[in-house]
Amino acid sequence: MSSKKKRAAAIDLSVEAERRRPEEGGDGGDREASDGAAAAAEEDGDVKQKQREGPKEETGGEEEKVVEVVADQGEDGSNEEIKYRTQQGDMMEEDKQPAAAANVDDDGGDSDGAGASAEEKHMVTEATGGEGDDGGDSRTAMAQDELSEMQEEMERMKEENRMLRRVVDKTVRDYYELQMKLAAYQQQPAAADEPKETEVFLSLGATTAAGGSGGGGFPEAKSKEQAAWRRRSVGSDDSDDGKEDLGLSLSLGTSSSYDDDQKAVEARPHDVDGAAAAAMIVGSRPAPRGYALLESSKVQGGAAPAAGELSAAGGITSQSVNPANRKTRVSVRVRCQGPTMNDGCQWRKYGQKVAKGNPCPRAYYRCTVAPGCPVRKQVQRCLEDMSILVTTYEGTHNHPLPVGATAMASTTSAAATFMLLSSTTSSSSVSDAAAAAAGVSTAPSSSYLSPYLLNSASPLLMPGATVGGGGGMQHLNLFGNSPSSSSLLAPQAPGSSKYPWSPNHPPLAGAGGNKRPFWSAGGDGDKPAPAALAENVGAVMSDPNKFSAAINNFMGKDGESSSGKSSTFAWTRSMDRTATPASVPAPARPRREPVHGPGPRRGEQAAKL
DNA sequence: CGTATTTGACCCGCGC
DNA sequence: GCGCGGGTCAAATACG
Repeated sequence: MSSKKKRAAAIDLSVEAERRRPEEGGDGGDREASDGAAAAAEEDGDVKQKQREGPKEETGGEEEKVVEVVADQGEDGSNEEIKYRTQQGDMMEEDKQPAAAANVDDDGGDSDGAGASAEEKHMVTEATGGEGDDGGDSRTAMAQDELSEMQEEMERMKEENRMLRRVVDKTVRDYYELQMKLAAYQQQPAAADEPKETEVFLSLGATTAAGGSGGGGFPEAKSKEQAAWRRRSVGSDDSDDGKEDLGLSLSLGTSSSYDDDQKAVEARPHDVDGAAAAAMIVGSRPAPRGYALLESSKVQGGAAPAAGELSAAGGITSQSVNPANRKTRVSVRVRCQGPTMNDGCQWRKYGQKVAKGNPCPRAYYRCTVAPGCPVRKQVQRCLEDMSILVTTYEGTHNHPLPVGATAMASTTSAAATFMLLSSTTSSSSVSDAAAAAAGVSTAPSSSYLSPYLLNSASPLLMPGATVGGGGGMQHLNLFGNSPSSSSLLAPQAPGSSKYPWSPNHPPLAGAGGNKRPFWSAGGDGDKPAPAALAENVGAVMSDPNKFSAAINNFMGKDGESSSGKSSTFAWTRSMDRTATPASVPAPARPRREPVHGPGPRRGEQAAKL
């Protein structure tokens, strides 16, 4: 078994461990671990051993708690609790839940534990009702008992079904409520004298308290901005107690200090340290990896050629702001050794330049998955830490995307959704932009929209949403830190095979006859793990914990598999709302006369001039 | 031979 | 108006 799989399993298990909670003993108890934990355990022999030995020796001490996540929707009256957890992400309420609730954990699609579950239900019925006692009943009576039990179960299922519908409705309502609140909040004047920059920080993986270790991460933070970055990245609620958490968090704040990517890069060290700590705890790995950070959305000036295409491709018009005026950019920071990060898309390099202030050349890439795709990206190493790769995406793909990109898409889509909420204007631009960054197309029709995008992200963002106090900062826990909320985040049916590269299809190895698969790390040659990636995505999106683990795994396969260095990335998303319409050039600018045929080289042209 | 990368020059926006 | 810097182009080159 590869170390990657082991790593993923370890993370997955750790997430499950986070979900565990104390509960009065044994009632719901001794069943097998939940699907996620079980699946993870099966991937790793050692973990598997531990998982299965646990219930035997400890009489269910922790094992039962794992299953609770599934159970929490199965009891009448849990509707309110679910709602509560959805909004607060608080575990305490769940702790008080009657243990009997754990017995009603049948979630229909769970085929793994069906047998055990049925048995337990039977036992529970016997215990409570006292029916079917020993001895003298005839077989027909027992059959009738079973029949009645099955009927009861069906009733229960029906009730559960109704309840789930209510939950869905409630969630949707809450979603819109929060959306409205957020919109109102965004409209409040915040530091109107400064350039408005709305930033979304999405950290995926692990976060820790501000005092996190100084391990092998980014350079130490040195400025106020970095401190602010710490605050934003760490999150507002879960990390203060010094625990390392594995999860995904999204923060939004307004700032005027992040003028360029460099500053944001400088501001990142803490989170990486946190990732390091968490990673070591989680996977007992020699070195940290698998940490993601999504930062930002800036409002900047400048022309927006891609934005025009973006809006056009999206086919959705803005309500109050012309989407063409928006230049959407998503910057991803990855700690990897290769020249490029593996983002699931296929790129062709068309230029390279040494930018001022950074001796590392900046490379320019164009998406070649489909001809005419307007998406471009820039890749440059971070000056402070050469192991960090800063990749900036721009534009929107006009084609469906490989599964690897959709995995990233779901992460970005979270930010997209958040930006969508924060944006009072065009929702399409926002989502398109993030989709572009994630490698997910929203154009030309929504049929290209990844099944993992937005639809899953929208509920993804809602749980645990808290609006911070001063500083105009908001923090959203996506999952991980809040185990209860995570249980609600499985809205998407995995394995949707809308496109050829959806999880159900084998990956397009070397699509287009490329030298290497487009999902492979650009610099490390051909050592991709597309199959693993494809496997993961379906399950990943249906289980947030798996998603987290898979993201870690996904990022981890890039670059430094053997070096033991941490894999870190961050997303920066920018939207330009300030560009004037006049400054928007045509997508294909006619600034230079096309040179047909073997004309003179530019030097000669210049000489002529 | 086809495709991707390299690389020097050009174009354009912005600040002074 | 000028210079600077970022972004892009496209011929040359490398590579499989």
